Amino acid sequence: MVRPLVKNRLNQAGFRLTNPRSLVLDILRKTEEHLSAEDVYIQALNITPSIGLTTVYRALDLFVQIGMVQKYDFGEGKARYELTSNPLKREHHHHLVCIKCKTVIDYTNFMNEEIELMKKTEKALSKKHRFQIMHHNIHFYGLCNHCRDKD
Amino acid sequence: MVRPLVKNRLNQAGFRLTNPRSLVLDILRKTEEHLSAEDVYIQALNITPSIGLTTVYRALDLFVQIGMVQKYDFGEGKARYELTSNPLKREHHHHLVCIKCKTVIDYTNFMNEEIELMKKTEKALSKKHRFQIMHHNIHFYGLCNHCRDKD
DNA sequence: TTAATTGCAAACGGTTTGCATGGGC
DNA sequence: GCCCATGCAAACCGTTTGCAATTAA
Repeated sequence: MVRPLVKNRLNQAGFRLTNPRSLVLDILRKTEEHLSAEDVYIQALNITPSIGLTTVYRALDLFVQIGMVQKYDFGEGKARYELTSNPLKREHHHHLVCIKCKTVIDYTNFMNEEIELMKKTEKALSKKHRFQIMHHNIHFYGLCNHCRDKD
Repeated sequence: MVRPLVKNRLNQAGFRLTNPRSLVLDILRKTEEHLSAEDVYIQALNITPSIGLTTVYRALDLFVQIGMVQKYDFGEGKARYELTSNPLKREHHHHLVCIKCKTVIDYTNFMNEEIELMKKTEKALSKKHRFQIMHHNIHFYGLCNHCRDKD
């Protein structure tokens, strides 16, 4: 059980009225989407209208550094953030990115086969290219269900 | 056989002295690296000192649109470009990115097994998430041979 | 009271746009 | 002469930094 960092005052939205860091964390906890810094900021404004965008960036960076948050770049020219251990998701996952509406779907139901192969591939690459692989990103790009039907 | 867009005047570096587009293309042809727009621009300046960065961007965008050039984002906050059919490379490849020196290695010698699995995975994903997959990026991040030894 | 956190404004870096100039059919 | 291509400067957008004010320990 995690002891709240600060007193547990809640507002009507169920957020703790607290310091910006917990606020940012709560916003990330409450979503399944891949939020940009500005997305987080806009949500944060509803709770703490005095909060600054800079603070959101600093909080996000902090969480990325300690590994609580993953920072992703889907080629939009801005970063998107996602809780590492979002209880709604499996720990390890890849992404489906819609090139039209920019929706990102987490793709977790890969076959064991895939996990095995990735391990094997990483091993082979490490050896062949003398590269110490620390992590990988797999992004599939295409049209989502919704955008495929249109035009 | 491709007819040159313009007369074939060559300078001492072997580049055609020609319009910016062919210049940009030639620069991409002559390298195995993943150049940023500025990288291309700096090289272009040696050939045509009057060229503008804007023109380089426009040429790159054009080539990306018609599929001659791939635009990649390795999370550095700037794009990198690579000829699609670089004769030095296989058509389809993935990337090893050094998180320290930012070197990008093309990784082409994947096992057939991997290609098979990617196809299978794409098919399964298309079905399950009703996503029409058009392409994918696989990036491995880690430390290259060189950076691994240091500190 | 001392250190850390915050918000603001300005700077920054990569990319894009507006616009007037210039070069090729 | 017409139109597209080009270069410049300025705008733009996401992000970072400097700094002074505020807050927490």
